[in-house]
Order: sequence, then C-alpha cells, then structure tokens
Amino acid sequence: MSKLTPIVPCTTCPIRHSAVCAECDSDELAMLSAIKSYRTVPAGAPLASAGETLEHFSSIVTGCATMSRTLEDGRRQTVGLLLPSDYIGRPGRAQAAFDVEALSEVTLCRFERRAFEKLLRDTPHVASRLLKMTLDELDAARDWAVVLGRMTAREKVATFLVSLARRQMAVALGDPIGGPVTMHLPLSREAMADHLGLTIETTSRQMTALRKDGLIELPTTRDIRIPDFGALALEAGDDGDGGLIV
Amino acid sequence: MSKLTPIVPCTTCPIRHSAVCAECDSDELAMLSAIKSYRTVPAGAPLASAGETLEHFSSIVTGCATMSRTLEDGRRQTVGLLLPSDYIGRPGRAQAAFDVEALSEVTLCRFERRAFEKLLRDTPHVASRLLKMTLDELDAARDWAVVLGRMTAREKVATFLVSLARRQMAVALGDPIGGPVTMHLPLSREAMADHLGLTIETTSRQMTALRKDGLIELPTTRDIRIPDFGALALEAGDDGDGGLIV
DNA sequence: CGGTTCATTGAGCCACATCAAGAAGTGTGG
DNA sequence: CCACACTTCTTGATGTGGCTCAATGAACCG
Repeated sequence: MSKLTPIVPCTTCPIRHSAVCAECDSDELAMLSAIKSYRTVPAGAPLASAGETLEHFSSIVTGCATMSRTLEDGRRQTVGLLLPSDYIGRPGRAQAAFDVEALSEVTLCRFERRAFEKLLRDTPHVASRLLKMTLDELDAARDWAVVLGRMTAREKVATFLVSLARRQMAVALGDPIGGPVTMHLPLSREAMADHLGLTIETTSRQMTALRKDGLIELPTTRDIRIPDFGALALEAGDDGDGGLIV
Repeated sequence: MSKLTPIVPCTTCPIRHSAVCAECDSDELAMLSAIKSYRTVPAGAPLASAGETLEHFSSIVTGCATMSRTLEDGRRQTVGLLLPSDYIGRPGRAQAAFDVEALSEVTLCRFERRAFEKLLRDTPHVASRLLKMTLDELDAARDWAVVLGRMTAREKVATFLVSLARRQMAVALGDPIGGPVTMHLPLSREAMADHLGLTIETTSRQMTALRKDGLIELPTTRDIRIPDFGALALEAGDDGDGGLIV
C-alpha cells in the first residue's frame, strides 16, 4: 500500500521553503533529517481514517490529497484540499479527526509523533512555523465556510477553480493577475462536488455552463484553461479587494 | 464605545484555566499581568473589522461575539461563535480577516500585538497553548464545514443547539449526556441564520418544528429548555461516537 | 470489443428562499 | 400607565435552485 522512498537532503526538497521546516537553519534541518522518513502511496490510498490512530506527523512533498468526513448515511464533505507543504496529523493527539485520502500518487515526509512533539519543544522555529501555518489554515477554513454557506453553485465552482489556480501558481511562479492560465484538475467531478457541498450533477452542469459562457475551456475533463483569469475571479464574487484567501 | 475595566489578578480570572494563559506558571502569569489590560464593550459593538488593522490580541473573559464576513451584496456568513476563553486577533498580522461583533456585553483581556508576539517568543507555555487552541479551532471550523455543506435545515438547527449546549456545559459543570438542559440563547434568530447558512425564516420555522416535536421548549424566544438532550443530539445526526466536536 | 468507470444531459420534484403580512416583545415619551 | 413606534419573531403563500432519478455518452482497459 505504501512504499519506502529514498531520503533526499532537505536542501533539495521542493517544499523546503514552505513546509513546517521553512524557518529552520541548517542545524535544525539536521535534527529534522535525523528523524524523518519518506513514504510514497498510490492514488486512492488512505492516509488517515477518522477516529483511528495516526502515529505520524506528515508533510505532503508531492501530490494531492483530500481531508473529509462521511456521515453514517453516506453524505460526504471534504473539509480540506491538501497540496505540497500541507501537513497531516496533529501534535498532542494520536487520533485523526478526519479521513485523508490521496488523490494522486503522494510522497510524504514523515516524523514519528512523539519525536515530532519533542522537536516542537526543542526547535522554536518549527513551533512558530507550525503555528503560522495552522493560523493560515484556520483562516482558509473560515473563508471556505462562506463559500459553503452563502454561495450559489456557479459561484462555488468558480471560486474553487480560482483558488486552485492561485495555489498552483503560488507553487510555480506564474502571474496571478489577469491573463490565461492552464492547469490540471487533481479532483474528479465527485471529489469537487464533495468539496463544494454540491452533487456531482450540479457540479458538472456548472462546469458546462462556465464553458458555454467562455469563462473556461476543457481540453479534457481533467484539464482546464482559463482564458481570462480576471473574468473568472469576477464570477467567483472576488473583486480583488481581499475577500477570499483560500 | 468601550470602557476601561479594573485589572483583576489572573488567579481569580474566570478563564484562567482555559485561555492562552492556561499552561502558565505564576512567573509567566506575572509577565502577562504586566502587559494586559481589560476592556468592556456593550452588545452590538464591533471588536474588529475585516481588512482593518487590529493592534491587540484579545481573549474573551465574559460575554459572546460572532466572527463573520459580509459579501458585497449583503449576504453574511458567520464563521465562528466566540465564547469566554476564545481569542480575537492573530500574532504576526495586524490586519483582521473577519468582522467581529459583540453579541452581548463583552469583557476582553487584551495585549498589545507587538508585546504579545514577544511574549510568544519568550514564554513557551503561551506559544504551546496558543498552538493547541488554534488546532482545536481548526478542527471545529472543519467540523462546521460538514454542517454547512451537507446538513438539512433541521439538522443544522439541532446541531447548533446541541453544540451550544455542550459548550455552555463545559464552562459550567453539568452532565453532558442524556437529561434536561436549560440555557439562554446568546444569538438572535438572524445571527443563528447567518451562522447556519440559512434564512431567518427557515431558522424560525425549524425552531418551531423542533418545539412542536417536543424536542425543545421555548419559555421565551431567547431561552431554551432541552427536555431530552440525547433525543436532540440524535436529531443532529450525532450518534455519540465522536462525529462532531464543535 | 464488451465491461467498467466517470462525466454529461434531461425531466421532475422538493427543500429552502423569497415575498408579504401579522404578532409579540421592547423602549420612549406623554 | 398607556399610546406609539420600532424591532424581532412567526407564519403563510409562492417561486426556484439544486437534488433526485434516469439515460446516454465518452474514456479507459483487459
């Protein structure tokens, strides 16, 4: 289900400057390296299950995962989309609060929970970085509540595409304002629907509607081109004055 | 709009064991006391405005507030209900991400932002407590996403009442399982609707429906009695196996 | 080339929103 | 203490956005 991956030096790690280790100096990186291990799992693999123990704190190095909860009757809501540098697990608690599932092949940089908790106490740069990331995640989760609670299906889909494009561009180094953007959709229509609090049919219909309105192009169902990023952002109700952050 | 409140010693503070100071020893409390100040604001007063500067980090000592965002066209979504020991503001950023408004008279224990950031660096017990509280808030925000995205109006209202009762009981010391509960509703129907992603009419109708079904009693519109807490929890889709946390 | 999975599209319905009117509670001034 | 205004809550009537059910289409794969 998962395979061990050779350990690479932190200096060449793609998330060196955005993960929990971002603020670390070389001495601290050495401490991290001493206890880290990598793990790679295929698309579809579970990375955590709500209520079950989770003995590692992991950062996503490459790939994409969802965090979700499923109610007893099968209704599912995704509560977070995890991209490189996002973390899974929490210090001080061995029990996972949500299901986490790999959407693509995912490579994790992992620390055994106890060892990571010790690290938090010993290396202030890790603790402060984790606090900052958690505060950012909290803001993002609250922003998403506005989407789920108050937006129409069309706004939800447009907001999702815009925020996904922003995050992908943050990793790469594109110009975030205006012009055309091309990207791969890491989520199926069903995963998008679960994230947006919609059904798969409504999600599909809104994608079609946005396409017919010329706001997006769909060379394949999993690839999207946004000819005018600003126009789509407007559709998302994002007037650029700092409404949403996600 | 706000009035200065006499400073009381931390040892008699009602949130001494649940706020950011919870883990502090007496020496650390002395450091906090040296820079804290109190402020009391009347119901309805704004405690923060999205996009504007917020030069204090504050804990709610008594009272109740909402954190919300309003879209340009007037749609509003509450993203957090703040009760005693919850905090307002964030270290490392002077700009508020959301509006915060007092629902009742609120007394705050405040720290000037820069001084609090220094405190975070110098007193590990404050930093670790803040991290733990933020992780808890993040879990709660994600739990709430499930409510907003996937629950029916009836389930939303029941879930809200159950979680409010749980939080109030946590402050007091009631038995959380089973039996009857009586509490004051700190929110108007409109504030409830904004929190639940519903209209005020639907919220009112669901309250009436729960009353007619014998699940709640409403001696006044702002006071509620839950004759059988377990029955209402069931209505909320909470089977007690650790679904929701909020 | 059939089987399987995923996405799209259509038809009809229903939960919740919207629009509108009362009712109940709250405060103010005479 | 009452009269009046005002706000909040409740209830009713109607509309509609998104859900449900159902079928078809497209991509992938052995």
